[in-house]
Amino acid sequence: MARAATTSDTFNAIAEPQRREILMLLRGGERPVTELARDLGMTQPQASKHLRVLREVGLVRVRGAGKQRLYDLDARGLRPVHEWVGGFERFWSESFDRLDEYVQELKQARQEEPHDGDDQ
Amino acid sequence: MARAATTSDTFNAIAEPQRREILMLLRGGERPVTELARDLGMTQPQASKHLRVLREVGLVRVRGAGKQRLYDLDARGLRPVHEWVGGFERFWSESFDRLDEYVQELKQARQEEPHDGDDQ
DNA sequence: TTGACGCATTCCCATATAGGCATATGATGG
DNA sequence: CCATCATATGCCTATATGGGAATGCGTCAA
Repeated sequence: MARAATTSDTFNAIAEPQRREILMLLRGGERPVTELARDLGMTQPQASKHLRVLREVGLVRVRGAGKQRLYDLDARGLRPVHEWVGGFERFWSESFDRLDEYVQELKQARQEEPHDGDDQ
Repeated sequence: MARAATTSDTFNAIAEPQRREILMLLRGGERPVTELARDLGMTQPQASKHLRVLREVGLVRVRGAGKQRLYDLDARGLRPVHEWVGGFERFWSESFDRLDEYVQELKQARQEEPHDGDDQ
């Protein structure tokens, strides 16, 4: 069954590098499709397609402005993602601690029994 | 070109619901494949495949323990994701504010000029 | 060495894209 | 209504992926 439809999952929506870039660009304010496409070096249809996905998961809003359609960031949908990943925060800290401890151990071992070639 | 290979992108790795579940389970400590598969209601090959992806992006480590292979969480790779998403934190706060303002405006407008059918 | 157990791999299939291109749809100005 | 600019869609292809089933492989015990 391939993967869950991107149109129904924020995690999938931001799994696409170009979509992440679009979101980052939109932090600077609302923009028309063509401008986004140009700035990100993609074709207009591509931009429209990515924007559609982002719109369907609710990460962007659209507003008609004359002939143009201005896309605006709506980052509320990113909050759950942030919280989910944040649930691992203490683990990557622990990982760093463990790494640190490991390094300390190595240092000690080296001082206690220095062998030739230990210091390259 | 479909999507970027999951094996080289953490965002893609965690875009899979089952892989997210595996990571969440591993917060409880290292576990053998079969146990993960059983707890998550998936087949052993499936678990192995997902674990492989997670291993290739560095989100889990493996350790041989007799006939078993114990998988352990290595959440360091999630830090960049957390930071990327965190870069939008002020925007979802703003969004909430805007929404709140919008609701206030609606309330005021309703009080000032109540029309028939305004309240369904 | 053989057998059993735990896990990783491989093969095949159905599906969901992303990209490129052509074209339909919408809105604006004459 | 027509021409034009700005977007959205439809169509087609190549590719990546998840699921299922069968099988290969390494480890341990007898």
